Amino acid sequence: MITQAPRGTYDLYGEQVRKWQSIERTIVRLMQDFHYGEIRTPVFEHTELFQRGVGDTTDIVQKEMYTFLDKGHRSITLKPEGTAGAARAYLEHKMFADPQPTKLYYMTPCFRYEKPQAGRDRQFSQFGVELYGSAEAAADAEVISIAHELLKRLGIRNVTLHINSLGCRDCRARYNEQLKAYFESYRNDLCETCLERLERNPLRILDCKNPECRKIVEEAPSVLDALDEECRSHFENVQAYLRGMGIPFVVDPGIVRGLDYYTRTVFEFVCDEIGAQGTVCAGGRYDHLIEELGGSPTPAVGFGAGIGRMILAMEAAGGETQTSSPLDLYVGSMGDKASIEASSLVYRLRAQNISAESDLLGRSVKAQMKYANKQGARFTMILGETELETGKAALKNMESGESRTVEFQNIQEWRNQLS
RNA sequence: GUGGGUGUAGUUCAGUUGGUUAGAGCGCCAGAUUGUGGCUCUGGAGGUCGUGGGUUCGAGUCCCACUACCCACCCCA
Repeated sequence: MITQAPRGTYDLYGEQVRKWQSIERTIVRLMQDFHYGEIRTPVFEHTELFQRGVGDTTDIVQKEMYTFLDKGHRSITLKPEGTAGAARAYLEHKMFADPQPTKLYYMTPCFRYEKPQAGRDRQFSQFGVELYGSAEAAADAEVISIAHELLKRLGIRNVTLHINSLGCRDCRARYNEQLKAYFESYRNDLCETCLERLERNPLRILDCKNPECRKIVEEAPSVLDALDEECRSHFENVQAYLRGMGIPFVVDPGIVRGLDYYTRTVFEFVCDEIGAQGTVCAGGRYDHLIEELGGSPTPAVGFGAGIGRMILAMEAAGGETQTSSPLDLYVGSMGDKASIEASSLVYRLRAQNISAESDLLGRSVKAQMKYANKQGARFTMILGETELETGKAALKNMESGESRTVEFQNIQEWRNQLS
């Protein structure tokens, strides 16, 4: 098969692409309201950026990246997520010297070599937000409120916000030890994958779906008990801000993010109607990422949202979708002279931001009318010999079926009737 | 990487115990007395039956392999 998009990728066109455009417009507007600036970083980066930023031990880095050597023998990787590139750019352009905080957003394709399933593709689009320079709970809450507001504007109501705190580096290390010790004593009862997780990342056991493991997890020590005083009050503050904004949430100690860079606040917006990959949006605080990449200590919060998954959630929520793009006027014609006249007229209309089409197939008037109807034209006009002679043509309202005669050359005279 | 399901026109699907030129709805194109859409009617185009092997006198129908898609595990947005 020569005509087949690569596995895990797809083409967007027709009605589907209109949904995407509508989400993209919503996002641009949303970010104006929150006053975040867009950043566009390359689609590929040095492999090392992701190894350091995302974390060497993560599955993403270990087995899911599209990595290759370019002709200069540099190891290059297609971005598997959006945060690392933005953080790199923040440092490279010394944005820390700008008035703080730095508030950025991006929409970008991301790539992961995974086995495709519902809500999971090899190329997917991520909308993300990065807020650098504030360690305050207010910043965590603002970032969460962005996601909340976006989902609200998109009509995605079938979603729940889960929040948790992993604590700072010290808390996290301490808790890891506790967990290890605890699960070690249940070695024989854990599922196979959890035994692996026990070695690599014990936190992951907390969200295992195996019923046997779940029982053990229920009795496991909670992160929240392992938090030190500062982390605890930070987390409580975040909740206070959220309550202040009227954003509903559930505290869920089972929320664990897979990327190494997270500290303190982590959160997920989960939809249970779109299959197993129900996380529509997820993020948290990553206070050590900038340091990890060689900058001076800089607190940061952010999230990533899968645009494809948001569309799935919108569809599951039964949100109304725009099915057609508007066509103001169709100008039909019969004969060569009229066809030239129609093209000329349509061209002038388009220059005035009126969407218009004319016949490009030399079809019969009847066929042209059928076409105009299928395209959802709001008005039609047919040019023939009579019209060319008199300079007058019938402007037909397709919904009502009524026509009125206009001097078709004199656009200004009748253009307001189109609206 | 592991497991389950599926693969027939653009699309949604039929295709009897393997048996001649593989069908339907929708969509597309063209007509239904002179230059006007939606409803109706008529006609037409369009398929290497996912690919490659095998069994058989004969395979869309049976067997094997591969591939793609869907779903789940894993992982994550």
